[in-house]
Formats: sequence, C-alpha cells, structure tokens
Amino acid sequence: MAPRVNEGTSKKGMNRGAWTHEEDQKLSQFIQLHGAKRWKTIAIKSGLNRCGKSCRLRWLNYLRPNIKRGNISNEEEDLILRLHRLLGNRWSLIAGRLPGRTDNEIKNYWNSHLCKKLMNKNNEKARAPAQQQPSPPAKEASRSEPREPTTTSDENEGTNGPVAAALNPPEINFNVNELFDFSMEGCHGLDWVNRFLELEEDGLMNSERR
DNA sequence: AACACCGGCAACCGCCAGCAC
DNA sequence: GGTGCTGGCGGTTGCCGGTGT
Repeated sequence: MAPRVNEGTSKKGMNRGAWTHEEDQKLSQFIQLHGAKRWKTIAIKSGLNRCGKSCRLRWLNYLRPNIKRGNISNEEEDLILRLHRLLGNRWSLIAGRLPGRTDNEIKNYWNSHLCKKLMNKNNEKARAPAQQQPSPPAKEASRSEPREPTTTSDENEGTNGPVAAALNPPEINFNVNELFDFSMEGCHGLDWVNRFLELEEDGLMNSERR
C-alpha cells in the first residue's frame, strides 16, 4: 500500500503519520550504532522529530532485520487460527510463534481476513441443523493475570464483538491459566505451546479418522 | 467520468507492568 | 511505600486504493 501522506504534527510539535524513507534510514542507522533501547533517547538523539513509542513501533514492525511481510502462508494461517483459539487476542504471543511476523501484522491479518473467514464458517454452521450444543465458554488466558482481559470468552458478545462471537471454541474447554504458568512465557517459555499444538494435531487426526 | 462505499493496513492511543529512585 | 519513567501490549482510528454503481 502506498504510504500515508506525512502531514500533521502532534501537540508537542512531533511528526506524525507515515514514515518517510529518510526517517527510516535515520532510525535504522541510529539503532545499528547504538542499539534498540531507550526509545525516548533514540527519538531525541537520532534527530527524528518523533516520539519514542513511534520509533519503537516503526523499528519492530518494519525496520527490524529478518522481518517477513505479506504472503501469509496456509501453514501460518492455520497456526494463527489455532493459537488464537488457545490464547485469544494475545497477538504478541502468537507472533512469537511465527518467526519474522509482528503482532501488528497478525492482528491486522486476523481482523481483516481470519475474522471474516470464521464468521462465514460459523454462519454456515448456524444454518445447518443445530445438532451440537455449544460448549460452555472456556476462560481464556489473560496476560499473565493482569489486564482484565479483553478476551474472556464469557464476554464474547461484548468486548470482542464480532471477532469473539465468531469464536466459540468447541473442542478446547479449559482455563489455560490453570494449566500453564504464564510467568514462564517468553521466547523460551513457549515449549508448552509446541506441546499443545502437537497434542491438538493428534486430536484432530484422531477425530478425522473417526 | 464521477462519486460512494468498502477493505486493508500503518500508525496512534490508552492502559498497565516493571523498574529505578 | 510512593512516584515517575519507560516499554510492551491490544484496541482503535483514519488514510488510501480498489471496486461498484
């Protein structure tokens, strides 16, 4: 997509809107020299008239090395779907399972593509004779407890709107927080996700065989 | 050709946790 | 313990291009 026109400044006279090529270069060069930490300092010292948050976002989502953009494969899509069923809207955790993908990209992909797909699927199911009772909503994981999460399935029709309404996890009914220690999460704490996905795959295979 | 509408996505915003002092 | 700062996260906004009428 064509970049947004870079216009307008914030209250404090900061640049806003789309990043220019020049700004990207400045930021990349500065980070290569000084590392990606202390974003506020980076924002000031690099001479970019941007806030630290904006610099961080730009770096993480676009300038970082080894970033993959676009062309989400079927495998990746499948993984996103399954991880979302498990984790809810915890995009950063989901992104952690997809090398080179960012939480922002996954979130956007979900909201624009997968959400609709699921809605369609569910509509089809709804039209079919209601043979199976919807299982009671499982409490989803919240970010290591705090932030009364956006995605407790209890409130599926509420805070998460159509997205959550589209998701009624039929086969997974447990409280992830009860089973896993989220204090261990992070790139090394994701083994349990791998294990879960393996188990889930086995489950799917078995149910398909039946 | 002109306009309206819609979808995709980059960027922003607000909230919260963790840390230092 | 209180306060301020910083970074991380998820939700939301708004621009732009594509498509339909």
